[in-house]
Amino acid sequence: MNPLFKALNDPTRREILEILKDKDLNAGEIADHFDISKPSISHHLDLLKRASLITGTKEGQFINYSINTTVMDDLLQWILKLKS
Amino acid sequence: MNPLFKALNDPTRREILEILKDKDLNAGEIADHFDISKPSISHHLDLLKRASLITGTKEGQFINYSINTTVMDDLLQWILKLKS
DNA sequence: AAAGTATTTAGATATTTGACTAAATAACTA
DNA sequence: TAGTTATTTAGTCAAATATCTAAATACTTT
Repeated sequence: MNPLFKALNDPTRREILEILKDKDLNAGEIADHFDISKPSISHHLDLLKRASLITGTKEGQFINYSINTTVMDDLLQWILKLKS
Repeated sequence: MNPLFKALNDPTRREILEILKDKDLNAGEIADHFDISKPSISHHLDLLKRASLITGTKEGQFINYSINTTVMDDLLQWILKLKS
Protein backbone atom coordinates (compact mmCIF):
# COMPACT_ATOMS: atom_id res chain seq x y z
CA MET A 1 0.00 0.00 0.00
CA ASN A 2 2.84 2.36 0.81
CA PRO A 3 4.18 2.93 -2.72
CA LEU A 4 0.60 3.43 -3.89
CA PHE A 5 -0.18 6.19 -1.41
CA LYS A 6 3.22 7.70 -2.02
CA ALA A 7 2.67 7.75 -5.76
CA LEU A 8 -0.75 9.35 -5.39
CA ASN A 9 0.51 12.02 -3.00
CA ASP A 10 1.52 14.48 -5.69
CA PRO A 11 -0.65 16.63 -7.96
CA THR A 12 1.59 16.16 -10.98
CA ARG A 13 1.46 12.39 -10.69
CA ARG A 14 -2.31 12.42 -10.22
CA GLU A 15 -2.64 14.56 -13.32
CA ILE A 16 -0.47 12.15 -15.26
CA LEU A 17 -2.92 9.40 -14.34
CA GLU A 18 -5.83 11.57 -15.45
CA ILE A 19 -4.36 12.26 -18.86
CA LEU A 20 -3.40 8.61 -19.32
CA LYS A 21 -6.98 7.63 -18.53
CA ASP A 22 -8.04 9.08 -21.88
CA LYS A 23 -5.15 7.95 -24.01
CA ASP A 24 -1.79 6.23 -23.84
CA LEU A 25 1.07 8.65 -24.28
CA ASN A 26 4.83 8.47 -24.50
CA ALA A 27 7.10 10.17 -22.01
CA GLY A 28 7.67 13.23 -24.18
CA GLU A 29 3.97 13.77 -24.76
CA ILE A 30 3.36 13.50 -21.03
CA ALA A 31 6.13 16.00 -20.32
CA ASP A 32 4.58 18.41 -22.84
CA HIS A 33 1.50 18.64 -20.63
CA PHE A 34 3.53 20.13 -17.81
CA ASP A 35 5.84 23.03 -17.18
CA ILE A 36 8.40 20.75 -15.62
CA SER A 37 11.65 19.37 -17.03
CA LYS A 38 11.65 15.99 -18.73
CA PRO A 39 13.95 14.42 -16.14
CA SER A 40 11.51 15.43 -13.40
CA ILE A 41 8.62 13.88 -15.32
CA SER A 42 10.73 10.78 -15.83
CA HIS A 43 11.13 10.60 -12.05
CA HIS A 44 7.38 10.90 -11.54
CA LEU A 45 6.80 8.16 -14.10
CA ASP A 46 9.25 6.00 -12.22
CA LEU A 47 7.30 6.41 -8.96
CA LEU A 48 4.04 5.63 -10.74
CA LYS A 49 5.66 2.53 -12.25
CA ARG A 50 6.95 1.40 -8.84
CA ALA A 51 3.37 1.60 -7.60
CA SER A 52 2.24 -0.36 -10.68
CA LEU A 53 -0.12 2.49 -11.50
CA ILE A 54 1.32 2.70 -15.01
CA THR A 55 3.19 0.41 -17.36
CA GLY A 56 5.67 1.50 -19.97
CA THR A 57 6.30 -0.45 -23.15
CA LYS A 58 9.07 0.46 -25.48
CA GLU A 59 8.02 1.18 -29.06
CA GLY A 60 11.19 1.83 -30.93
CA GLN A 61 12.61 5.09 -29.70
CA PHE A 62 9.56 5.90 -27.60
CA ILE A 63 8.19 4.49 -24.40
CA ASN A 64 4.45 4.28 -24.36
CA TYR A 65 2.76 4.63 -21.01
CA SER A 66 -0.63 3.23 -20.05
CA ILE A 67 -2.56 3.50 -16.82
CA ASN A 68 -3.20 0.38 -14.76
CA THR A 69 -6.14 0.86 -12.46
CA THR A 70 -6.27 -2.65 -11.05
CA VAL A 71 -3.87 -1.67 -8.27
CA MET A 72 -6.44 0.77 -7.05
CA ASP A 73 -8.72 -2.09 -6.07
CA ASP A 74 -6.71 -2.55 -2.89
CA LEU A 75 -7.12 1.12 -2.16
CA LEU A 76 -10.87 0.91 -2.78
CA GLN A 77 -11.05 -2.05 -0.42
CA TRP A 78 -9.13 -0.22 2.25
CA ILE A 79 -11.39 2.81 2.05
CA LEU A 80 -14.56 0.74 2.04
CA LYS A 81 -13.33 -1.21 5.06
CA LEU A 82 -12.89 2.05 6.94
CA LYS A 83 -16.34 3.21 5.94
CA SER A 84 -18.11 0.04 7.06
CA MET B 1 -7.78 16.58 -2.37
CA ASN B 2 -4.20 17.44 -1.51
CA PRO B 3 -4.44 17.40 2.30
CA LEU B 4 -6.36 14.14 2.05
CA PHE B 5 -3.66 12.36 0.05
CA LYS B 6 -1.02 13.91 2.24
CA ALA B 7 -2.73 12.70 5.40
CA LEU B 8 -3.10 9.19 4.03
CA ASN B 9 0.52 9.00 2.89
CA ASP B 10 1.86 7.72 6.21
CA PRO B 11 1.50 4.27 7.78
CA THR B 12 1.09 5.65 11.30
CA ARG B 13 -1.75 7.91 10.25
CA ARG B 14 -3.45 5.12 8.32
CA GLU B 15 -3.19 2.91 11.39
CA ILE B 16 -4.69 5.67 13.53
CA LEU B 17 -7.68 5.67 11.20
CA GLU B 18 -7.93 1.90 11.44
CA ILE B 19 -8.00 1.90 15.23
CA LEU B 20 -10.49 4.76 15.30
CA LYS B 21 -12.74 2.79 12.98
CA ASP B 22 -13.51 0.41 15.83
CA LYS B 23 -13.74 2.87 18.69
CA ASP B 24 -13.28 6.52 19.55
CA LEU B 25 -10.12 7.13 21.55
CA ASN B 26 -8.42 10.06 23.21
CA ALA B 27 -4.97 11.26 22.21
CA GLY B 28 -3.20 9.36 24.99
CA GLU B 29 -4.90 6.10 24.13
CA ILE B 30 -3.97 6.56 20.50
CA ALA B 31 -0.36 7.29 21.45
CA ASP B 32 -0.28 4.09 23.55
CA HIS B 33 -0.81 2.07 20.37
CA PHE B 34 2.47 3.29 18.94
CA ASP B 35 6.11 3.38 19.86
CA ILE B 36 6.28 7.06 19.03
CA SER B 37 6.32 10.09 21.32
CA LYS B 38 3.07 11.82 22.21
CA PRO B 39 4.07 15.06 20.48
CA SER B 40 4.66 13.16 17.26
CA ILE B 41 1.26 11.50 17.53
CA SER B 42 -0.24 14.91 18.22
CA HIS B 43 1.28 16.12 14.98
CA HIS B 44 -0.17 13.17 13.09
CA LEU B 45 -3.57 13.88 14.62
CA ASP B 46 -3.25 17.46 13.47
CA LEU B 47 -2.64 16.40 9.87
CA LEU B 48 -5.61 14.04 10.01
CA LYS B 49 -7.76 16.85 11.39
CA ARG B 50 -6.63 19.22 8.64
CA ALA B 51 -7.81 16.65 6.14
CA SER B 52 -11.09 16.33 8.07
CA LEU B 53 -10.42 12.63 8.42
CA ILE B 54 -10.91 12.87 12.17
CA THR B 55 -12.62 15.22 14.58
CA GLY B 56 -11.55 15.92 18.13
CA THR B 57 -13.98 16.95 20.85
CA LYS B 58 -12.76 18.03 24.22
CA GLU B 59 -14.15 16.03 27.14
CA GLY B 60 -12.74 17.68 30.21
CA GLN B 61 -9.07 17.04 30.30
CA PHE B 62 -9.17 14.64 27.38
CA ILE B 63 -9.71 15.10 23.68
CA ASN B 64 -11.76 12.38 22.11
CA TYR B 65 -11.05 11.56 18.50
CA SER B 66 -13.47 10.03 16.02
CA ILE B 67 -13.00 9.05 12.41
CA ASN B 68 -14.90 10.90 9.69
CA THR B 69 -15.10 8.84 6.55
CA THR B 70 -17.32 11.17 4.56
CA VAL B 71 -14.25 12.98 3.21
CA MET B 72 -13.22 9.78 1.55
CA ASP B 73 -16.17 9.98 -0.80
CA ASP B 74 -14.26 12.44 -2.97
CA LEU B 75 -11.38 10.02 -3.07
CA LEU B 76 -13.69 7.17 -4.01
CA GLN B 77 -15.13 9.29 -6.79
CA TRP B 78 -11.70 10.17 -8.07
CA ILE B 79 -10.62 6.55 -8.16
CA LEU B 80 -13.82 5.39 -9.82
CA LYS B 81 -13.49 8.11 -12.43
CA LEU B 82 -10.03 6.81 -13.31
CA LYS B 83 -11.31 3.27 -13.54
CA SER B 84 -14.18 4.08 -15.89
C1' DA C 1 -3.56 27.66 45.36
C1' DA C 2 -0.41 23.91 44.33
C1' DA C 3 0.46 19.63 42.18
C1' DG C 4 -0.61 16.30 38.78
C1' DT C 5 -2.42 14.68 34.24
C1' DA C 6 -3.50 15.33 29.16
C1' DT C 7 -2.36 17.46 25.16
C1' DT C 8 -0.27 20.75 22.18
C1' DT C 9 3.28 24.06 20.68
C1' DA C 10 8.10 25.30 19.83
C1' DG C 11 12.47 24.45 18.31
C1' DA C 12 16.07 21.28 16.63
C1' DT C 13 17.67 17.64 13.53
C1' DA C 14 17.87 13.90 10.12
C1' DT C 15 15.60 12.08 6.15
C1' DT C 16 12.81 12.37 2.11
C1' DT C 17 11.07 14.74 -1.79
C1' DG C 18 10.72 17.42 -6.08
C1' DA C 19 13.03 20.22 -8.92
C1' DC C 20 17.00 21.42 -11.85
C1' DT C 21 21.24 20.79 -15.19
C1' DA C 22 24.48 17.82 -17.29
C1' DA C 23 25.71 13.41 -18.83
C1' DA C 24 24.59 8.64 -20.33
C1' DT C 25 21.96 5.27 -23.04
C1' DA C 26 19.26 3.67 -26.80
C1' DA C 27 17.22 3.93 -31.22
C1' DC C 28 16.44 6.07 -35.57
C1' DT C 29 18.12 8.54 -39.96
C1' DA C 30 21.04 10.33 -43.41
C1' DT D 1 29.21 5.85 -38.92
C1' DA D 2 27.95 10.41 -37.41
C1' DG D 3 24.25 13.13 -35.96
C1' DT D 4 19.66 13.65 -34.05
C1' DT D 5 15.85 12.46 -31.00
C1' DA D 6 13.72 10.16 -26.80
C1' DT D 7 14.33 8.92 -22.33
C1' DT D 8 16.72 7.92 -18.14
C1' DT D 9 20.47 8.28 -14.68
C1' DA D 10 23.55 11.00 -11.72
C1' DG D 11 24.45 14.63 -8.85
C1' DT D 12 23.01 18.88 -6.50
C1' DC D 13 20.01 21.82 -3.80
C1' DA D 14 15.99 23.78 -1.38
C1' DA D 15 11.78 22.71 0.77
C1' DA D 16 8.90 19.49 3.24
C1' DT D 17 8.41 15.74 6.61
C1' DA D 18 8.79 12.82 10.82
C1' DT D 19 10.87 12.49 14.81
C1' DC D 20 12.63 14.03 19.30
C1' DT D 21 13.00 16.81 23.91
C1' DA D 22 11.56 20.72 26.50
C1' DA D 23 8.22 24.06 27.51
C1' DA D 24 3.47 25.86 27.45
C1' DT D 25 -1.52 25.40 28.12
C1' DA D 26 -5.65 23.57 30.04
C1' DC D 27 -8.18 20.93 33.14
C1' DT D 28 -8.72 18.23 37.64
C1' DT D 29 -7.88 17.13 42.26
C1' DT D 30 -6.36 17.77 46.83
